[in-house]
Amino acid sequence: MPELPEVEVVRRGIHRWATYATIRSVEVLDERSLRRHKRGRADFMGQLQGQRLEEPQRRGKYLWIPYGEGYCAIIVHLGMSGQMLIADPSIPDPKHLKIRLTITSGDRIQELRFVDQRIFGGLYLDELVPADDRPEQLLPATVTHIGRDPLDEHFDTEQIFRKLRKRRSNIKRALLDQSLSSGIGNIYADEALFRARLHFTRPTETLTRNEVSRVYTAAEQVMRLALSQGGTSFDALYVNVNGESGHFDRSLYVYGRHGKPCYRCQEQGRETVIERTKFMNRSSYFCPVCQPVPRRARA
DNA sequence: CGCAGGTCCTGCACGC
DNA sequence: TGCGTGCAGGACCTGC
Repeated sequence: MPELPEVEVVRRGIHRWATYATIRSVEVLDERSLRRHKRGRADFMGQLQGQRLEEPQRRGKYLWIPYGEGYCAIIVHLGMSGQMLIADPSIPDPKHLKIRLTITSGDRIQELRFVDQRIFGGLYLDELVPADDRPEQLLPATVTHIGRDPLDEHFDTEQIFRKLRKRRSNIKRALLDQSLSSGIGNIYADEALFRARLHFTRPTETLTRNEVSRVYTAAEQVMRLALSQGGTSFDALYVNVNGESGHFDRSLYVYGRHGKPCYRCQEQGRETVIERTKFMNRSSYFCPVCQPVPRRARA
């Protein structure tokens, strides 16, 4: 599932292979991938024709490619199953190809392909506006409500701590709330909680400054580690990379490991098994010893 | 048939 | 009353 590290790998690939390229043609094979482009298919195609792409940017799981003197951008959201591929036109269309941008750089012709099996993702066009907190930074208007991510140099843990004290929710819901902090999905939320030794039902207002710092630092570290392991596998013809193409799954401590031993307990000679619980309509993985259920848990 | 889950939308409760 | 806000849960999708 694409969370922040996977999206960043894609951003780097696009940066390397498509920056300053010009869009020669646009083909929309499935209009459902333009659901978030309110002005429709014809507008999408017309706006992009002939545009020169600039350096791709990212916040959390949102990726965008500015064009048009930097006032507009193509917004890419991968959703659950989206991929952005750079491909030579001679490579056959993959299954679930939704949108094709044919681009040129000098005399080289390539395709930027948006592929998405489940259509939770999509492309759309948006204008760039100044960020509320730092006006010199431009963001798509539809991304201004997304919080800074833990890899952002201006990520502010103290501000998050203050907001958490006012919330009446639990820590996992907060980690997944993209308006508070972005980029963290179900996998990295569970990994961060395990590393910080916090249970997902912990009420947000009871978290100490130290615990908040621990869990967001853990999120940053686990995502940097994932990035370092997933960012090694692309070349000119196959830039992609959704989570599966990296090798990060070998480094997950809890996610998907229910019924298997907890590594931390194992080191201390205890035989504890990772548990899986249904929570917020999805799975949560945790070690019952390292992450005990809080006295006043909040579902 | 259940499961995978990111984001959007709706509805509810609450406070002013 | 009405509005804004915070929170929770379902809908959207397809393939295995």
